[in-house]
Amino acid sequence: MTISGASKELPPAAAGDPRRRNARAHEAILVATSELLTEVGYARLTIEGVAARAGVGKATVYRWWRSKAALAVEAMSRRFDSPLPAETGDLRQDLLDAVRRAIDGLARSPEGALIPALAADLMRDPTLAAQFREQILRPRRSRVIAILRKAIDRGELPANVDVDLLMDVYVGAVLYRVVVSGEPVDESLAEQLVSLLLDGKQPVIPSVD
Amino acid sequence: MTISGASKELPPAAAGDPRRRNARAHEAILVATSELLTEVGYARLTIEGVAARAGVGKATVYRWWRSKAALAVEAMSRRFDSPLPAETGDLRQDLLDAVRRAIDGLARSPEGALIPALAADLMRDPTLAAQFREQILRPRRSRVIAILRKAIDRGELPANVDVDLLMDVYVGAVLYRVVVSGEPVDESLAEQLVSLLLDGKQPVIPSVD
DNA sequence: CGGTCAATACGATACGTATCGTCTCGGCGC
DNA sequence: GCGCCGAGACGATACGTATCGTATTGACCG
Repeated sequence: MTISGASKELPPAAAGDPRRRNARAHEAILVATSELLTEVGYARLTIEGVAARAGVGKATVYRWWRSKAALAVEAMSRRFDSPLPAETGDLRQDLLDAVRRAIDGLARSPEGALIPALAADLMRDPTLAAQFREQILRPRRSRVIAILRKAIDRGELPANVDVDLLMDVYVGAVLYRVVVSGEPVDESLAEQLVSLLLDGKQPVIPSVD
Repeated sequence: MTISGASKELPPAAAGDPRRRNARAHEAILVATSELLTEVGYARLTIEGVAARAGVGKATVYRWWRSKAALAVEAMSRRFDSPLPAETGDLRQDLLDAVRRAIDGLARSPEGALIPALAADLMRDPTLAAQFREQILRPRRSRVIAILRKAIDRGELPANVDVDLLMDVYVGAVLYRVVVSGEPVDESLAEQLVSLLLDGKQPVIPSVD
């Protein structure tokens, strides 16, 4: 195809990047996707709908994103930007805050409802799944990791705590309740989980006194 | 639920049920669904495909099942019948067994891959979601509940343990790793989770000695 | 400098396929 | 015969691809 000897080309987003030209359409597509995700959810999101809303041809969407999932991942990674955490320096308080954030993100916002459908598509596209974890999961997790590391430094947690698993436990419990068991997700859940993780106390049914 | 009115309806397959005649087609449809679920997964399962494989008209499928999700739920509820548990009477051993079963079901069998896509559909159909929990979730959970109750009777667990949450924790952690974080799900995970739940030990990275 | 031009991304839209859920058909078992 | 059956035609919708003519751009030339 490209024959001429001298051209600079593929390297991503350099000066002479093709994207310079696309900036407007590119942006409009991501905005439209983001809006439609909250309006109709992931399952009912269609490429045609995105193109129409963005005032763009379908082909333009397909030119840059392989699939609906790829589009959604990029659109979402913009929104999950940074609701900065509190970081009081008190492990219990900070962890409780992190659990509450997980609950808000998964159970209270419409984002949570997107996850199962998106996850289903991601399971078929390992590359995209990796991107999802990198761009969306990792930033959120790294904040909690920072909290836990400081607690380790203070000696409040063993040095070899498996921080990843620790997070998987509370996020998993919340996610499971939201998407599978349908049981309530509330403040007392947050407290139970923190208590389990920090004090080793088995969860008990809160008394009603 | 119980409707005092005249019509008997939802209750499954009574004597003078219209299903009498349909028995053959009915069965063929469920078998075809079950086979296709393992062959192509939930996302690529189509009603047309089911009808074709079952040697049945599409309308016959729609006559009895509102949606692909309803069909899948019923087909799955037959397979999850009963891989009877061991029940040694030793809490740690029995719980470990339960966690391993969860891992096998979610991470090792193809069933696990169905869950996100199915869950996404279930979130739009609360009635069906309830049926899913009743027919598929509850039987599996009730076995673990029995184990935990006996442990309570023996005094190995506090009387007011929140058994539901306890199960949510380990199932959630496993599910989260499988469908979201993509981290490994192995035997050491099972042990870590049991240790967290029974001993209150925070998860630590297994040393490599 | 400023004008020209090939390259190419653009919006639009037509295309063929797939699947949906509805709907009519004869046919045949009860 | 009544009514459920299998078959499949049907209008929708969305897919992903292909092809228009246009608009914008950066490189080159004058």
